[in-house]
Amino acid sequence: MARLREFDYEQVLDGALGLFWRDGYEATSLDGMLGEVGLSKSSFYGAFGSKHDMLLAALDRYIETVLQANIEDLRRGSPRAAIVRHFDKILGFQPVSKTCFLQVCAVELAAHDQLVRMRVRRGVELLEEAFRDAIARGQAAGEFAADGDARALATFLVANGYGLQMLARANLSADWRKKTLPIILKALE
Amino acid sequence: MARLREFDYEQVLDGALGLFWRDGYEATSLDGMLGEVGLSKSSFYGAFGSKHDMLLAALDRYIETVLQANIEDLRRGSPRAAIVRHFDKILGFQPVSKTCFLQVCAVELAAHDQLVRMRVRRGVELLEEAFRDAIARGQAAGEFAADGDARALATFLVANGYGLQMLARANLSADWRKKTLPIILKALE
DNA sequence: GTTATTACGGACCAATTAGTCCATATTGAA
DNA sequence: TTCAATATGGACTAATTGGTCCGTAATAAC
Repeated sequence: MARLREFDYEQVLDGALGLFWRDGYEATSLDGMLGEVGLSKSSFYGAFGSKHDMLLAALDRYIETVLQANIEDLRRGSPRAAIVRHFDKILGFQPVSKTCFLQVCAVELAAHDQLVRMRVRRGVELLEEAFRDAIARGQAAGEFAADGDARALATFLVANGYGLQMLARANLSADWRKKTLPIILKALE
Repeated sequence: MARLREFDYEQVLDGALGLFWRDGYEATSLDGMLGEVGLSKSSFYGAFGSKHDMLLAALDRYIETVLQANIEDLRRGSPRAAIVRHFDKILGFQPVSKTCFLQVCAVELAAHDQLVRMRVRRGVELLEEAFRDAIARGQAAGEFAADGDARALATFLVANGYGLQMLARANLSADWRKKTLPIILKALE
């Protein structure tokens, strides 16, 4: 018994995610964002509550869409090939590329924002789990050494992925970044 | 033939660095910072030019003090012990710890700010160089395998350091983060 | 159709933002 | 001692910030 919402909630959320992702939380102005997605303030506050609430919603949405897609990709094909695919994606990043939103939130906000921190941690743990599964499958298939600690190796892979994304942002030579991949893979063998 | 500056330039710069480092660039307000360090606006603009100019100066100062201290520490004692010391420091980080300022700048600003990016890159390359030297020394001393590509391994170590700092911010279990160290060190053997 | 309920546009707000300006104070050199 | 040059405090500004409020429009249940 009420008026229907005229905008697409998820479309607006994706738009906001894109801006937070590209520019960071503080550098994204509400007015600018509402202008870009074409939403009035009252509609925004009615649907999302506050800028901070929307960030949390955008972070959740990132995890359940973008991150989940990455995780699912880790399940496709041979574990080793999937892991190489994952790192090839990262190694292709340029300074302006949208690197993982979890890292953006972790570095800009997690230290002082527990709600962000909890979500970032959960996202990282999901990724780590996916790596662990891939490693375990690779070990069972004889692609990787069977005596490796799959979870420790998964944490190791996650750390390397985020480290390499930081180096991409810093514009460190792509040629040299790429030379770390054999070293990383050797840890699994 | 002019009035003398009453404040300590480097002391103010260090204060600003501390705030940018802890809270990020956008979240640090000029008024707040000037209040904390006890400086008037006219003095600030006379000495530093703008908020952005001060960030660049703070970034340079970070590199020539904090980062250089880390680099010098990598030269002390046995290469292997120095590298372990470096990673032990990182593995002791909590979410609220001041992780490397280069990472803060890289993730918040480097994508859209070339002047920041150039400085971050330079800092990272200095760190990488120090790792390369340590690895080369370790190889000569028989601590590490002599056939490793010292520079690629150095990039690998830098990436792992930054990745682990991101995981510390995300509050990923310290116990599991620590289990990556043997894996990292094994790449050198 | 009436009504309760929600959505919408946009005016409005107080606070804060980075940055400017000027009158005054202090200096070293001539 | 005068003078050119720089430093200082603080008032001031225009723009922007996140957020509130209200009159009006649209809807579904009755």
